[in-house]
Amino acid sequence: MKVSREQAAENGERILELATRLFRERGIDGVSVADLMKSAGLTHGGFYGHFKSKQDLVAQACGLAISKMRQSWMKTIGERPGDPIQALADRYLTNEHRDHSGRGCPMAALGAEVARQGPAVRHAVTEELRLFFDSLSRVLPGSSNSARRQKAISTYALLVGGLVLARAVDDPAFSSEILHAAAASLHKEPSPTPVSS
Amino acid sequence: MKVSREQAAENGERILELATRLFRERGIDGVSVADLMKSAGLTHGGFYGHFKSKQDLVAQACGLAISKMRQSWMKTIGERPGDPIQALADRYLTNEHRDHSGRGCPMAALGAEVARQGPAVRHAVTEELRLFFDSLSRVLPGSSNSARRQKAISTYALLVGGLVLARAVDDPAFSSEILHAAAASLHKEPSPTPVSS
DNA sequence: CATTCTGTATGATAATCATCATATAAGCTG
DNA sequence: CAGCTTATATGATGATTATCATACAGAATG
Repeated sequence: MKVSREQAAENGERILELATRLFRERGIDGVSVADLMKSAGLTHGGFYGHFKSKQDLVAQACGLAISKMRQSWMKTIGERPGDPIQALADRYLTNEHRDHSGRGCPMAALGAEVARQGPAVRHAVTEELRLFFDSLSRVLPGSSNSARRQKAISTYALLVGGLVLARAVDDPAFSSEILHAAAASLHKEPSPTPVSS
Repeated sequence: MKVSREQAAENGERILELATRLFRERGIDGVSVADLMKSAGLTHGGFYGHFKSKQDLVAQACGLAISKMRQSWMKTIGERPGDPIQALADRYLTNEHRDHSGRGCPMAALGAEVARQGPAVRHAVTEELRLFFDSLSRVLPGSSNSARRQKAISTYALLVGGLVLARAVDDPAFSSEILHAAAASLHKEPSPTPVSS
């Protein structure tokens, strides 16, 4: 069966978006091409009409996921401009986010696995992360450009690490404690101490 | 060929220690039983004389890796008791650590993958992480028990997240920037602001 | 030295994987 | 409506996987 040109393009997008979810849920190695295509309601052979290889899909999926995260973070900050870091932490360090990796932060779900992927994937992730930190630095408070950028990176690192640890642990109380400890460490500095750079 | 009882026990330990390294380097899914046994100088069939299943090995390997990390951290702190957090960050957030995951932090290398493993693995990781945070809280400075514990968890989260991000990125300059940004965020608080809990 | 025990090797199992060649059906173009 | 184009389906490829049954060599034990 063939489908309309329009339908085909939509199928490609559906496969890609489905991949961003399944990869985050099961890991990159945990999703086979056949699995993915079946979930999209298609058969496995058609995959290679849409993507050059699985690596190609992984690169696109990782890039897309980070790009969407950037847009979502900007939206979150726009809704509470007074305390952006608090707004982000409140959304990020939750049991909800911990328990639904499929729609959550791609770096927390796939960061370590990305480090072992091929050049195309690494490059896509690198460039999207650059954009992400650029955007985030621009909207964080801080006395200098470099201080804002440092804050953007270290805040994100704390969130990612906190979520990774909270997910690894199987005791819900312990897991919540980790999330709260990470959140608490962001409270401490209501106004950033002036930096002598 | 059979080996002495002593030799056999040593073989088992060698397989286990080799696994802690290979898993961190290539991921859990990235190491097959045959690969592992070949690296240990044995053939694949003998594996099941030492371990009940691959999951069994993974659980033991993860537990052992975290336990060894705890001991190594305590040693690091013992060598510079005045500024433990600085001592840890100096050792952790380095290009050296980033580039040699095999001997590095197990949670940074395997955290996300652990979250998708079976109950035995999750449980082993949870209990070893508990011991880890218990030990770490005990040697960090802080006004109260809970403040020290919160500091232990959030500091570790920051380190793990920073390393994961630094490893995901393929540009060395960008990667170093991430490591330095994470380190800088630990400098800022020479004496922790009193907490009103 | 004889017997038992067991760690390892060999080889087979069935399942799963990414990838591709081919066929076909149907949209698109003229 | 005729012919070209192409997205998808079917099925096969060879490689890789975890696991297990069996055999045996040689250590452990008396």
